[in-house]
Amino acid sequence: MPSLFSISELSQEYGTTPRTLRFWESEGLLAPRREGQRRLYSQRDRTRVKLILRGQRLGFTLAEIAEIVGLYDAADGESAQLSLLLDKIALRRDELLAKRADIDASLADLEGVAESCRARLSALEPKQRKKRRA
Amino acid sequence: MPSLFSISELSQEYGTTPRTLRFWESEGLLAPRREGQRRLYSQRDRTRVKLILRGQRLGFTLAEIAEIVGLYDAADGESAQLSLLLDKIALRRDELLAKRADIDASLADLEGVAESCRARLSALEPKQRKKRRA
DNA sequence: ATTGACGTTTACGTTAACGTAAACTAATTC
DNA sequence: GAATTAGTTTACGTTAACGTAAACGTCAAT
Repeated sequence: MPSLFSISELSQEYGTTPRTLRFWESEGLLAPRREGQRRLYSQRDRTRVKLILRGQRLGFTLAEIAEIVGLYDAADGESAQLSLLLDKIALRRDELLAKRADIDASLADLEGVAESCRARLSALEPKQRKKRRA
Repeated sequence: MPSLFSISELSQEYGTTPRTLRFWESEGLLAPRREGQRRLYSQRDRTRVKLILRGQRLGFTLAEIAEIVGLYDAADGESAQLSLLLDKIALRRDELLAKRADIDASLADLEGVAESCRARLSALEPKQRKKRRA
């Protein structure tokens, strides 16, 4: 693992495109080194890409993700800064917990539908012992 | 609770706008009754609105949400339809589980940052016993 | 009868997050 | 040295999910 990556390497590795990585950079989410014109992405850039993708999967906007990944860098300030950081982290944590509650509610709903679905199925074909899921 | 609602009542109740409800209807997510021109929303429409909002909070697109809320209505088909429905439900369930795993990973990351943050804080002010969070 | 309050349709505007294309550079490779 | 390959900037296009505005209907109250 060479610890430095071109834009096409990094984009392919995570299933994005060079355009996307440049856009994220223009939005302040990445800041790769330069060798002349070319961008050189480090391991640190890679983990940020992972964080960004995870944030997107969770439905956060790029602006929110910028704030969140910013939290990781701000862990070296003065006392007041650190307290503010802890507050922001607490807010994000509450957001995530709320989102997880939504997920659990959705899972329960879907399980309810699945249950009544299985009930109807076994009512429809009480004799036929076909392929059935667990 | 009158069991029938105007568009402004319903939109205010859930913090959206009439425009949004009409748009969702045009996208096939809602189908309220009509009294002449006016839309009349039922309890069933209300629960769908709740489902839609929850789907949005989880980062699903309207098209995906349309598919998901469609699952709730399709629970009355033939055997083959029901099996397909169960498959779709399983897919959505896996999606939600993956999303919850992302959330848990994010929570763990944030907790790590918070921890090192608290460590720095107590290192910075070892004497001062100020206000501190749990 | 007109003024609101509430509703309607139709249509164009807006923002986020890129896609796509053009025109250029810089380093191999044939 | 011409072509290929990978990268660059700049700029315009696109899609989703509405916002906003225009022009209109309807019904109760002034």
